[in-house]
Amino acid sequence: MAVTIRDVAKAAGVHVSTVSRTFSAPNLVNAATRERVLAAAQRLDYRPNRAASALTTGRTHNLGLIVADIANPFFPPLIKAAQAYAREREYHVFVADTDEDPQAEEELIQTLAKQVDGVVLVAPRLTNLAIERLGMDLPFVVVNRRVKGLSAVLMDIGHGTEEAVEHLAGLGHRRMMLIGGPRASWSSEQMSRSGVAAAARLGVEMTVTGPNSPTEQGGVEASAAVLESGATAVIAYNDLVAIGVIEGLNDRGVDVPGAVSVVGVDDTVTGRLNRPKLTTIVMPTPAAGRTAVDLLLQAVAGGRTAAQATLETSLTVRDSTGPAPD
Amino acid sequence: MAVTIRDVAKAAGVHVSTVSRTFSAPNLVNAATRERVLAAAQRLDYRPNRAASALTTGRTHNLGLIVADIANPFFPPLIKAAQAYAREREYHVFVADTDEDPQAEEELIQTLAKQVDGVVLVAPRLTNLAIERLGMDLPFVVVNRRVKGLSAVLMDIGHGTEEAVEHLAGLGHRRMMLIGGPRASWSSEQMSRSGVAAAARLGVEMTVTGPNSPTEQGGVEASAAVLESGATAVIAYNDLVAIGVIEGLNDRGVDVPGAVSVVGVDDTVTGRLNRPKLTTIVMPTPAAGRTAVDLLLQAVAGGRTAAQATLETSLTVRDSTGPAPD
DNA sequence: CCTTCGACGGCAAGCGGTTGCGGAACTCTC
DNA sequence: GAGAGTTCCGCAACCGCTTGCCGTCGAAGG
Repeated sequence: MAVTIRDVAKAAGVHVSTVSRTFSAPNLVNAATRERVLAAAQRLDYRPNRAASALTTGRTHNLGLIVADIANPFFPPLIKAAQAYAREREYHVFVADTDEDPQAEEELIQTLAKQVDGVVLVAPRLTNLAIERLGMDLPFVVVNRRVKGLSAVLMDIGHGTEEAVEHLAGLGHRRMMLIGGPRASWSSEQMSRSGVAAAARLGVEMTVTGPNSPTEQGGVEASAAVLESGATAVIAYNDLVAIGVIEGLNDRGVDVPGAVSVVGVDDTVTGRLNRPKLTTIVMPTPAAGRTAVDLLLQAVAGGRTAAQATLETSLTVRDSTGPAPD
Repeated sequence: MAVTIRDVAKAAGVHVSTVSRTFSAPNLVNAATRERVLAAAQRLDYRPNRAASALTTGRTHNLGLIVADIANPFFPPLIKAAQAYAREREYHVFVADTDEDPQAEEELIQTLAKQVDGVVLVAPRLTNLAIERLGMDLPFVVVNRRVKGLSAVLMDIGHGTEEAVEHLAGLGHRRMMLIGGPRASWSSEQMSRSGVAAAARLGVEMTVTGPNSPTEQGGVEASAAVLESGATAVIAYNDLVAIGVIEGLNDRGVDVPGAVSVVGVDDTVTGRLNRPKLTTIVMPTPAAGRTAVDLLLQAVAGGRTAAQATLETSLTVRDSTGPAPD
């Protein structure tokens, strides 16, 4: 059917092993022969069959990328970057969506295992224990989570949160509220911790609410708590929540940023296009995707190293924050 | 290393071929032996190596899904649905992003070719000719494009556009404008055609502008033309453009939907969360993803059939359209 | 009791590459 | 000009699984 290494060998008048070597270990073959082989390969439009070589080498040149929900606007930039970066390194990537289901996640990993050299797990829903167990068999990199023995890339929301608090304090806000995300969210915890610390340092008041659904609806619901608290500035778990908060406040006749300032997190398209344009803590999702692939390839090549990368976040000021009302 | 068919065979006291058959052709093996094999497989946690079987059967149980830009909010729901649907059928999917580069697209297809049973091309940037040529070697399904000899799934924007025109006419609008997308866009053409026809039928005026960049910026730029034309209703190429138009109009002191009504296309999250919430022509992207995979699997199984599926679009009315001003 | 026939399962040759081993041909050295 | 080293390449086994072919065995038929 397709042209194989044997066809090339015949055409070039050499043994298949020579053809194989000209591709995988060119220095082992004489320059002249190499030319001949390459010419023949070119002529026949030969392309090595990765699956076949995987069989003997154990390297598939494929990666898995598992996310909770492809349609959540937080993920696509990460997927895009990871995939592009992998491709530059001659790796293809399976993208899979678990629909937030740990069961599906585990199954997916197991069926994927034989076909990939490693897996990137973004914000996994599995327990640490389960991940550790799976990690015995296959290199993993987790994003925004810490699992013993595995490489991780963490987006340090702490720094961005501090910047946000400083920004708001600088605008004269004295009572702030932080709207947390889902119960088990690592970044939600990080945010709370740094937000509270920064507020204390600056001598402003900070209350934390939550858990909340990480959606617009969650934001709408949380807006009541904002009003009750008397806060004039809000840092929301993500852009969607921030938009929900703004919507909820507007519905109650409260202007943003006139009466209350709102800060989001993630810097999604949706936030950028919102009216008012969202002031937001930018998550370096493309960098996270690239870094994850990078660490994964290192782990694949270098054996059991559990590296860690921490990426900084920072505040981008747009129109949803303004001076505190008098 | 990993547990293979041989380990299972040894454990069950049978030949490897028997093990193979209990998985790929269970009816050829006696129920009792089958039980024994399955028990052994279970005990050893055996999982067949797809890559290895692909080598002999020619079926990889993998699919490719190639899109122009993963980060464009139009694609993720399609990717998500395609991937989920494929997985139910025991297929994994490689997702790749061409970054709108035809060159990259072709290369991608070629390197992927050996590892997949077929490819879904969403809004490809390659020429029809190139696609046809590639289609000789590998089953393809194209989405929102028609290529001779290949299966296609088309989202018929025509119906939704008619609905939009009727909706606007019903609100009393008499001068409308249709803001087209990129030059070579199939759906942009469809829109124009049906929009103009519907307008003629209803006896209202319809002007078409374009080409425009399919982005917010493109919308902002087009907003000038809207004002000049004196149109009181606009149908934009997609939600992003619609948002841009609204922004451009607002910046010029024109209220939406007070003075001008705006309709988008796609029904993205971003449009749903916009203020005002976008009236939009809903593109059935999840269904398109599923259907594409469906047709692809048919083509993979059944040989060279070039089926076509047309999916309907329809209007969802929200807050960006209203009665024509007096 | 012998033939015929299914059903079952073992045998072995691949699928398309990779790779350790060893031999042939050269180059060097003394 | 023989021995030692190198370089290059062919040989063949193997990776994990599939599948056409054939032998065995028990049951059915005569």
